[in-house]
Amino acid sequence: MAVRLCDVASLLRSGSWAPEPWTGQVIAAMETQLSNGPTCNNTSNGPSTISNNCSSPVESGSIEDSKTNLIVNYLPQNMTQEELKSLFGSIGEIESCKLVRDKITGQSLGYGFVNYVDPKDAEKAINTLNGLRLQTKTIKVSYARPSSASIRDANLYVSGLPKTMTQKELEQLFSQYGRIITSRILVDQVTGVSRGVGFIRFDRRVEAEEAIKGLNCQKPPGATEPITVKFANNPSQKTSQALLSQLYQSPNRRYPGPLAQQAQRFRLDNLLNMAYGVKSRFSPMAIEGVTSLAGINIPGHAGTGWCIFVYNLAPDADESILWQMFGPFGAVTNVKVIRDFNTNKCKGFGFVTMTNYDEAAVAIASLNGYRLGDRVLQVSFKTNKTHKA
DNA sequence: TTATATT
Repeated sequence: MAVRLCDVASLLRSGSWAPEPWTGQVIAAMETQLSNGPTCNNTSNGPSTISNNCSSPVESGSIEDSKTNLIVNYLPQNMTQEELKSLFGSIGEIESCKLVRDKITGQSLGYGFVNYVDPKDAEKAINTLNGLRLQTKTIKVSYARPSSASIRDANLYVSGLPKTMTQKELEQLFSQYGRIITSRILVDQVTGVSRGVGFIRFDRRVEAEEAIKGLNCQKPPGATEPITVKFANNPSQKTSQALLSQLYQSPNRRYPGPLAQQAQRFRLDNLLNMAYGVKSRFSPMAIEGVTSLAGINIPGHAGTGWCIFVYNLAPDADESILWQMFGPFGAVTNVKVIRDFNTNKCKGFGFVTMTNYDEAAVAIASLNGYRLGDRVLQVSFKTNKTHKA
């Protein structure tokens, strides 16, 4: 499995945090087809590091530079540890895998760790999966730094920034105090204009402390007003109120999306209703409707999710291509490329399992007939055609 | 003062 990914690894290789151009192509195509598809337009998922991608070992003082242990950031909220394992397991053998969750609520904190057996697979995972789009997120895959108290609580909140200041300029301002792990400038969701607020995460807390000393209440070069620099609120230190409201949030309420997207779902609802007599989970009937399907023979429904049949894949197709294509549409629990036992080449088809019916339906509607390379894919719910009576 | 960067 490790070897098979090599070809695509080079295809998808990005080396940096930015999504690779190839992915962009697929996404662009899907957005065109969908008009306002599940690939949400929100730009809140763009924290990045300009100066480095933190994939190189820490220069000094680092004892155990693990070349097998990865940290995965910006995971979709609803992604489970099993899905994480499934995704990264498609690269190579995993020694351990952990999705970090809130101790009290059990909710995903949006990041996790994947430790491979083979360092080569870890490197391959960075090259192939960093920048992968999953639902509204663009995941980041990088080497985990050795765990240490010194790297915790190193995130700074910066306000009062000149509206014209770019992320690069922000990093330039702060980089004199240490190694920046990630940075972000918040922008108005509508206009895209800077809100004058940003975040800087340093490698170590001491660096963050020095930056506060040096930059808080100081005017950046050319600025007319001083900026405020302080430690960012730690998400793990929530008020009991916030925790409560989090607990009472419906688990079905994920990514409500823009109006256009809801309109799309509404139309889809009607289609589904006509075809199967089902309502999606976005309608009041959601839970009841889906539950009532248990035991009824609906195409592709396997109890653990909705199995999708993907036909006309190229011989060198691999799992990563299926993640790439289906991941943006919603929760994908599993992907599988069917290969010839002897040649190890794809036999032209594969399967994808998605948790939610409507997301699977949108994926099918969008990807059926999709041109991948010189092939036109056929995508549908899996049927039991081959079943012998 | 963001969805969530150290198990």
